Amino acid sequence: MSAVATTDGATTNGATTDGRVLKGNETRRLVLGRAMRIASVEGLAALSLGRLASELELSKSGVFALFGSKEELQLATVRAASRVYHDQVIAPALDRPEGLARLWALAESWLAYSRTRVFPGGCFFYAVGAEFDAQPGRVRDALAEGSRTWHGLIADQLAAARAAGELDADEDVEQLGFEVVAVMEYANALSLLHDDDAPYDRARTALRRLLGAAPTD
Amino acid sequence: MSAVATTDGATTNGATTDGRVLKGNETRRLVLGRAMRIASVEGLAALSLGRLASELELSKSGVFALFGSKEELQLATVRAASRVYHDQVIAPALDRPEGLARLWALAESWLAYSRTRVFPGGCFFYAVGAEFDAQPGRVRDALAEGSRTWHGLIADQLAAARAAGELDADEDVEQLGFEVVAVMEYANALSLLHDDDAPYDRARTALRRLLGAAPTD
DNA sequence: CCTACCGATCGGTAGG
DNA sequence: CCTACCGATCGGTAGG
Repeated sequence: MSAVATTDGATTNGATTDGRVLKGNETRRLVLGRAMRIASVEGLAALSLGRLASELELSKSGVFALFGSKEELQLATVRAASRVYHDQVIAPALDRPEGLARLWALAESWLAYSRTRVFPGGCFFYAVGAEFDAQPGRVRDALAEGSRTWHGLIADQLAAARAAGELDADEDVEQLGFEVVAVMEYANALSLLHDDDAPYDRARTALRRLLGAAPTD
Repeated sequence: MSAVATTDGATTNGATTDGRVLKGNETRRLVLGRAMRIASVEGLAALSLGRLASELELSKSGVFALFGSKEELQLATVRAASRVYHDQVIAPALDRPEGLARLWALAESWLAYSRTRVFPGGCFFYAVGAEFDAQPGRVRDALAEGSRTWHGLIADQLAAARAAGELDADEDVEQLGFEVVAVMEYANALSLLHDDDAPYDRARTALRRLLGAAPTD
């Protein structure tokens, strides 16, 4: 049975392989979902193969086989969180026109992503960025790249807004982008530390000062 | 001999005790110094009795005896960092008059404290706050209290500035304090993640926009 | 994915 | 009866 040749061995192998790959992909998603939530609260260092295995009723060696090393598990967790971030924060804003409209949409979806605790520890990248910002390596490199991408997206909207006359012509969009992200990140931090939603209103007030009033529609 | 009574048994006991207590206090300071540096880079969870002991060439049980438990070691590390923060950031500003002068002094000493890496992982409270903000317990409680104290100090200076006419009478000092701290914290974060001092200039530029130009003296 | 292990290290405690 | 340790070891868990 195991050695039967068919005209579409690829399909047979594919079926077997597919079954395993699908199972593996499901398990992988299961593990990464738990890993993202743990890391947002306790940090990527708190991920351990044994803990994930026992919490998900898998074998430790099975979890290990999916990722190959602890660092690969951490990197896969960062990539999985990047996908969540894209889906929750970035994608919903992309149907708004470039400029202040899209920037406000990004800000509101970011604040909702933090406030509604898409991750139980708040923004995944705030938590994990603070953990790894002084620890050189592939995890920090991945986080730094994500930071550049996010800043670039913000600055692009500010540049489009300036080109459209929504901001003063002499506005420094990099400086403005720094301040925009700073108040959002700090709202996340204070909200978590003091278990309080008020900082999100502080962030919104600061954004209005920086950008002008939010679009009414 | 062992039961000889003296007229100053207290002094004899005191001398012995003093010698041991001084030794213990020195060891304690040594351990806490290393613990603060480790925690600023890797987090309080990375502190272990065995690691501190081996790095400092002490016995693990000796380190344990100084603190009694890992949580007490973490709390003692937070208190030690609070003293460093007070000495490095707060105390140097207290000889300036209340209001914008003292606020600018606090901001400049804070930026220097972060930029010069008084702790190798940048601001201790940024790193450890992000680690524990979603982990209820005594460590988070201590960090939340420190956050309230720091915000209160900032808001007091802004209120004094407003009372002295240095700020508009209708300025919301809590809101302004939120924005002041946000840009400083984010400068720390970006500087560490991208190994770059430019974010400190971004923070200073933002502070000038929030507060007006820095005093020239 | 499994059981069965390894070298090491974890927080914490024993008697001296 | 105290402190500040020591060498050794407790029950468990880490990554692999």
